[in-house]
Amino acid sequence: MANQPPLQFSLDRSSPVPLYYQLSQQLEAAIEQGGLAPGSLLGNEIDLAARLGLSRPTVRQAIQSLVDKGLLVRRRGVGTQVLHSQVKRPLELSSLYDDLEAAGQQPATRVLHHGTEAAAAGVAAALGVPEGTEVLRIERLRLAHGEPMAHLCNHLPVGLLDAGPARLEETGLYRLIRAAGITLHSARQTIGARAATAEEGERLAEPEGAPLLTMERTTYDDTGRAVEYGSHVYRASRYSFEFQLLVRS
Amino acid sequence: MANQPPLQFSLDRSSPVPLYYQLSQQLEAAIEQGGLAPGSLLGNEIDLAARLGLSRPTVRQAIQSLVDKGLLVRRRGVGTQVLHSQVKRPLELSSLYDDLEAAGQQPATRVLHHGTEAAAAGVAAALGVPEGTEVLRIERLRLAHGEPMAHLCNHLPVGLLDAGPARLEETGLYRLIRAAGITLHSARQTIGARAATAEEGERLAEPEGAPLLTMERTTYDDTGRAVEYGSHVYRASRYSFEFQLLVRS
DNA sequence: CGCCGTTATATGTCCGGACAACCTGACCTA
DNA sequence: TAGGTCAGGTTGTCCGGACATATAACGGCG
Repeated sequence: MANQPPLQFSLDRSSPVPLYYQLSQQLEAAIEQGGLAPGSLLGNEIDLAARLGLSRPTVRQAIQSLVDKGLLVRRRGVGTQVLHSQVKRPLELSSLYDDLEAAGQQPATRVLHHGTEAAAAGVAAALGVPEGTEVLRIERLRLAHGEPMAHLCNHLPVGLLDAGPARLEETGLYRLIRAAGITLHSARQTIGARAATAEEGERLAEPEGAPLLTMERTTYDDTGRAVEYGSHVYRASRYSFEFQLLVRS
Repeated sequence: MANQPPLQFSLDRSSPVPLYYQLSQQLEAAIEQGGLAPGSLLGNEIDLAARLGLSRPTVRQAIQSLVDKGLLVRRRGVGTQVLHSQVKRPLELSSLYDDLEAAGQQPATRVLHHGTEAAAAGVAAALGVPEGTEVLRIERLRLAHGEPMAHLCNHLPVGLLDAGPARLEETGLYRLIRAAGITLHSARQTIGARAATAEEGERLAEPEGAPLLTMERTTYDDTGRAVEYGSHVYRASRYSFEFQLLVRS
């Protein structure tokens, strides 16, 4: 009940943007801005298609993309419902830099090391290259509001990135990788914790033995090639991982 | 080049299982078992559809589901490629019990507390109920090979689960929730670390001040209702979170 | 020999229709 | 009243086709 007013959608058939995408974006905006109340039905697909002058498959494709995002739920024989949201980010391949920036934390980077070296066994295995292959090692200290937040050590195949330390101090590593024309596809992560060594404590302004969050991550591009292996250490007192995840049904 | 032998697929039109699903499952099996080599092309959709006696949309739907799983990559004008895999679990709503069981760790549970109480502010907010509402609090110690692994504290709305402590010692909480007819949909998690208090250390057989991994999680069902709020503490020396994630393009 | 346009090929998008499976609520019956 | 039955409505699945667009390979031109 309580059918919303029909809601206006503007579709531009001359645009190169696919119609289903135009529709899904406008639907998403309507949901986020409350134009579509949580729990309310979306109205059946046939009518919606007719009203918009689209075919049902197109409308379905738009709806399906929002279902995949976790914003809508389909119930056979009932209808499509707007979920009482809470879902925001179904977990993206996030960059610490972007996270901090989005939180208004004024991120900064200090490059501690930047050079090539022969890959040790662990790094070689993670990157899928023979042991001893030349790889680029980058070590950075990430700051927020001038305070150290994390120590980041990354290994990349040589030649993948041509950005020098200067570029690395301006932005995040992922942004540079993407800017190099690489499309990130997936990553394998391990999150753990351990006590800080004396050296780590000094670097991060924590006492020796303080709890630290650790993350190891290998990132792959869309050909399945490993493009980056990172070993990061965060101050547990200042940082935690927060994310949302959907059940794959 | 190096086109695979046509590969056999058996489709049963009389089965209640959708055709696209039958196909996607057989494709996935072929990929996992090496019948389809990584990096090889899948052959164009039109021919594949004709060979199988299916329509292109049906074949596309099967392929698309594997693309969403991260097993295949589509390239316009080129073809569909099998990804050099590495992707296994795009991160599911995992249960510690299931994880341990899958790893052959002989999980066991000791129920420390099981009863209802008035919800404190934090719990009420997480579950989306008024402060002071009666909720069920469960505290458990999770063991592997007889050694403590984690301390689990969960809060649930009353009446959602009718399982007593006995059932809880036999299996995981998620399995019981699902068995109660609830379809889990999404969860919001925060993973952090901190030093063990004296009491925590005693419970988990760790010295005071030892690093502990913490996870807080609120789980929602497919109506958007919060069904569980958990506050877990893991021994960092014995456990870490490992998962894979895909980039949503 | 190298550059550039053409062409073949593959996926991306969109249409219109058909039937099946499922849920809900109203109606009828015991 | 309580129960089952039936009809309507909605999504799920599947079909066949059409055109657009991106990519790569081929071939011709300078």
